[in-house]
Amino acid sequence: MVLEDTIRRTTTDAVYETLLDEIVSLKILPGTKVSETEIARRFGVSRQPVRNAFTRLGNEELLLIRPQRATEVRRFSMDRITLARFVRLSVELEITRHAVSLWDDDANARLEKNIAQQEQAIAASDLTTFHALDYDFHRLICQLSNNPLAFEAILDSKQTLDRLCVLSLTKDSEAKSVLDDHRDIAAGLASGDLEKALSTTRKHLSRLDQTIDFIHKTHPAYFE
Amino acid sequence: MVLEDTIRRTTTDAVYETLLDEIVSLKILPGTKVSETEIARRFGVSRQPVRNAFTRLGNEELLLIRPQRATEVRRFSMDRITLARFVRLSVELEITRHAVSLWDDDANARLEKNIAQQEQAIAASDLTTFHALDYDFHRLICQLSNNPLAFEAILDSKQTLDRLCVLSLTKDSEAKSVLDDHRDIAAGLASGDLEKALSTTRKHLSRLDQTIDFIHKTHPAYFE
DNA sequence: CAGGTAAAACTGGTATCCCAGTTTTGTCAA
DNA sequence: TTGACAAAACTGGGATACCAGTTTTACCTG
Repeated sequence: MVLEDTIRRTTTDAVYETLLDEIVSLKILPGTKVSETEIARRFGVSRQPVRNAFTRLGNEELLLIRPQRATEVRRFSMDRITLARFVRLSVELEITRHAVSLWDDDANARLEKNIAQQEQAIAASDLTTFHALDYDFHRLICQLSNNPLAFEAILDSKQTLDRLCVLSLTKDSEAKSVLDDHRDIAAGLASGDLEKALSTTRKHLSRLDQTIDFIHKTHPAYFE
Repeated sequence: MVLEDTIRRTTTDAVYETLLDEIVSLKILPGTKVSETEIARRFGVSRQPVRNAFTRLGNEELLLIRPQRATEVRRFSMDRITLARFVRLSVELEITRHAVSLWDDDANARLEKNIAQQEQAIAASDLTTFHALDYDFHRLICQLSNNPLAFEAILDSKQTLDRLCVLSLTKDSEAKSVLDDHRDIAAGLASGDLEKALSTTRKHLSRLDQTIDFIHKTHPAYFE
């Protein structure tokens, strides 16, 4: 009998995770040059684990590694963003389709509970909690539609988009619009009205486009 | 004025590409242990570029790297396959929706031309060409629906599925079914009948499920 | 012959050194 | 001041040595 692998945390992992956080939270801005030597000094490790972390981040399109030149934090690419947006919408629509076909009272109750919590979070102006609940809302629909895995796909796209959306400080009013969308989607699911659920999902995600355009105009230097 | 970067091919790239091909074409079977040292000897290089290539393949879920134990070719995961299948279907459906709304005679002519070539390939029992045309068929629809990028998303999923489908030798009859599907999809697009185009797309991709089940039963050792 | 145990032969991770390119810097001449 | 050009200071890639774990092997004991 073999025990389940204990996850071994390597130096590479530590460097990777720290850099990942700094990049997605824009503590390091797009276009910034990062040097293996410098990062290695900062972490007090050799260049090797830094190289490994760089490779990983490069694979994830977060770093642009140009041999013999420099490594820099990747700028946003409109193409990649458009693609992520398209994939996310496609998956959400298909999820919605599944969800409508097997929606029941229990599913409805669980989704309503989440929405009630969202209302509380907004009332308390607690945007952090609201975002977490937003996240849960979409995951819940995946689970209730018998496609728990599909949320993984949404996450991938969401990550790409979220890195961009850090630039747009979320306002209370925006959160309210999102909550309204969520209520509409829930209503569509509850009523079994597929077309309504689908069109509301489209409307919900089309909010992203405005945000993306806004950031593209206000921060052109972060785009490639 | 800075000239466009010439892509520098590193030793890492060479090792990576060779291993990638060997893994996806199942020249190296799932579950096989691969050793850095051994591969390095085979290529006549040091362990470093091999390590880099391993890291990349590990990120792409093709290798399972277990520190201090071994690195092996990942087995198929039903979850990952299901997810890839789901994402591909979702994207194809959304593409179809866009395509129907802006289909015109020119688009129709280009798609018909591709289908005619498919017929020829089948008549000549040239499955290699047929597969290339199958690939083109779906890419063409992406382009004609004004979403050329979306094909990237389909490719990602397709790669995961294709690695599996190598195990199922394609028969002539299967190719004919695929061609029939393509004809139906084209007819749906040409007639502007959205529902028909959508349901045919679903039917087209549902063929995958049978193949997946078949392989799962005949080659359980390749699954995790 | 079976079971346990310890040594040996692996594994992948890290540190260090060196190399070949690229970019920057600094000098000198027109 | 401007231009060319060469030296110096970077960059990331590769080779090598070593380390700490894991797995296998082989021997010894009952």
